Amino acid sequence: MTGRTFSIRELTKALGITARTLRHYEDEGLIAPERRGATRIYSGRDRARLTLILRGRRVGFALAEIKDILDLYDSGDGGITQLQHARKKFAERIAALERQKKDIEDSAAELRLGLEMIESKLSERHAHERSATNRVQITGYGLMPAED
Amino acid sequence: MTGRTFSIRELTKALGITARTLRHYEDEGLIAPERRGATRIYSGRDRARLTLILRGRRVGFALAEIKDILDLYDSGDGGITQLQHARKKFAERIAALERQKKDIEDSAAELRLGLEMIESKLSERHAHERSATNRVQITGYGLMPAED
DNA sequence: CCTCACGTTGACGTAAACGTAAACTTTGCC
DNA sequence: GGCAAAGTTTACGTTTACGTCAACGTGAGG
Repeated sequence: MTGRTFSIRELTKALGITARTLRHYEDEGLIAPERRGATRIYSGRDRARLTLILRGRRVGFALAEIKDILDLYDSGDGGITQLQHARKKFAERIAALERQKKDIEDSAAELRLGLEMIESKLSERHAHERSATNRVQITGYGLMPAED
Repeated sequence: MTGRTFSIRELTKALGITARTLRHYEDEGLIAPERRGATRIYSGRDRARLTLILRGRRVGFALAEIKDILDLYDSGDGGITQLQHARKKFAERIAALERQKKDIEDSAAELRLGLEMIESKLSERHAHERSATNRVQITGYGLMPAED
């Protein structure tokens, strides 16, 4: 069984990207859908691949990097040297992602701090209706002095 | 006490970025170091701000978005409408970061799967030295069929 | 046969985030 | 005071990831 196939238009709607983007990914060698004449026919496998590509993009990988990773997946027949190279690449990517995860957690924590301050100021405003704002300066930056 | 200050060169080395990048951030209004004549003098506060900027960049924020966030931090004197707007913006950013964190975790999990497969193939190779590779095709894509 | 929606291939345009080179001025220090 | 190192502005160049026409093919249906 050959499973479902998709037209380019279907995929754009399903994935929330433009046809131009799909053709671009093909130009860059990230996908290679079949053709019926000149028309592109995407398989379920192509679609799954696109899901990976889009996720890669969202986490900040360049298209070329994503291509590298996909190529590594695809070349499962490599010699031992190839495999070791692939292993190294995968380990590097994972390490990069872990660093990035920490950055994200830190950023979120920072923003949550800012959010708390804003909310406290808002509730304060609601408590007593003073309009002569008592300049509370949100500092941010990990609670740095408001001015040096 | 005015705390330490930094020359542009010092910051490039400390933060691992170029002077061009620092000037660019200034052009875009993300930082505004003092001047002694024409020479830029960065304060500790500027440096902390840069740390935030770089982290923002690493997690995929555009410079303009980072500027928005920093501006929100800076304008702690806003009226109640401003504050509510800021609150909304912060909440949005946090939500975006949480989505991104999930993407990262998914990506890492996917890569770890690939890594395991590679390692198993490598140990297999070490076990019995067969060179007529028995085509094990790493599929990836969440264990999809190797070919439709 | 004609229209229309959907598809195709060029090929130039663009926005973001700097790189890079040119042409100077300023500063540190021997 | 002289010279290298470090600083400045101005401005065009580059890379990435598509956007945006233009010009054309193709199958379904009225």
